[in-house]
Amino acid sequence: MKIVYAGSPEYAVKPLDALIEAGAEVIAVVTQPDKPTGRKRVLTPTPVKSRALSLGIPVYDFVKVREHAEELKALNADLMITCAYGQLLTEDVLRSFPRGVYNLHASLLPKFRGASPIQSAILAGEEFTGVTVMKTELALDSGDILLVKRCAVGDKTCGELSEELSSLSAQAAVEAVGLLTQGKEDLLLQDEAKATFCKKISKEDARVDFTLSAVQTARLINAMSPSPAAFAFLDGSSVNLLKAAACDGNGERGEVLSADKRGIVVACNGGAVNIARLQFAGGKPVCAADAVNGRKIKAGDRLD
RNA sequence: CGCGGGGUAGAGCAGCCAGGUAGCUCGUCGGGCUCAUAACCCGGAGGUCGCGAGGUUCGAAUCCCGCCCCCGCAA
Repeated sequence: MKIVYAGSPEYAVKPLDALIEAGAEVIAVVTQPDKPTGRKRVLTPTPVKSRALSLGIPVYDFVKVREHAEELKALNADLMITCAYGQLLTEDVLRSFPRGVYNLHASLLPKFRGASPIQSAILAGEEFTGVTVMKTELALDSGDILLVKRCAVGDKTCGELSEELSSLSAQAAVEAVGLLTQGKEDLLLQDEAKATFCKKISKEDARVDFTLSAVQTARLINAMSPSPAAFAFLDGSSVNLLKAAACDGNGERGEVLSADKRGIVVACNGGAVNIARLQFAGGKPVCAADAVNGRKIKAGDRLD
């Protein structure tokens, strides 16, 4: 079974590694073009590209994959596996792979189709999320389901959950290829009535104002962490809030009720959130104890 | 040349503007108190103050010059 793997961000690296390690025949990798990154705007390859190159796998970083169906077809692969590739595929591309194209999506489909499944699951307060391997069709994340793996959401941040789901995706990818190789694919239709969609998250969605409930505030903080990072203001400068859990507490919205090694407790609209990790403008992310030791924040301060 | 913050003990910071023997909180080590403790008390160790046998000065963490690195916003 010759496979072409399409993926771009860090999230998609583990599945690629897992496939290789499982002995899958990955004959090529498709990824997004190098992009200027960071403050210095240095042209940087995607994590998947870097990985593939170090593994000695041929890489195709098409600006528009839909204009390269012929090239893909010429690879004579059987199957394409996609994982956070970042471009929509066309009929021509799908037809280039006799055994089809399967996508690793980071949610329990049909919930959270679209660009921000992990953040959305946290934001929605889901108890469980997971990864779904589905056959790709033209409509977004709507294809038939090959297999599903679930995990608990808990108080995890998006970053933590992403890492876990990335590992799950890796397992799922290997299992999926196994099933397909044995011809044992048993596809399940998605229940369209239960489908939900999620849009790309932006910094504006990450503004914390403490007018939400404690539970909602904690979800927002965790969902946005580490990027784009939920933020509020303290003495006029922005503070990124990177990890939190709802807790008891009474006070004016945004008031720091207590600040010690156990965390920084900030009053919300009902209850409070215990912030475990945060980042001041110009500084690196620090745990609550460090922020308190450095007197960067103390009980009585106001966040807004 | 996008805007801005920063590099001082293992960690987080103050000191710099108005140069004069390096300080705070935590951690760590030792001792004490306690039924006990992440609590409390006493004591100790630990720093080329990012780099430049650079400039100014009697004297530079502090002022000036050059370089390196980190980070927030923006993209």
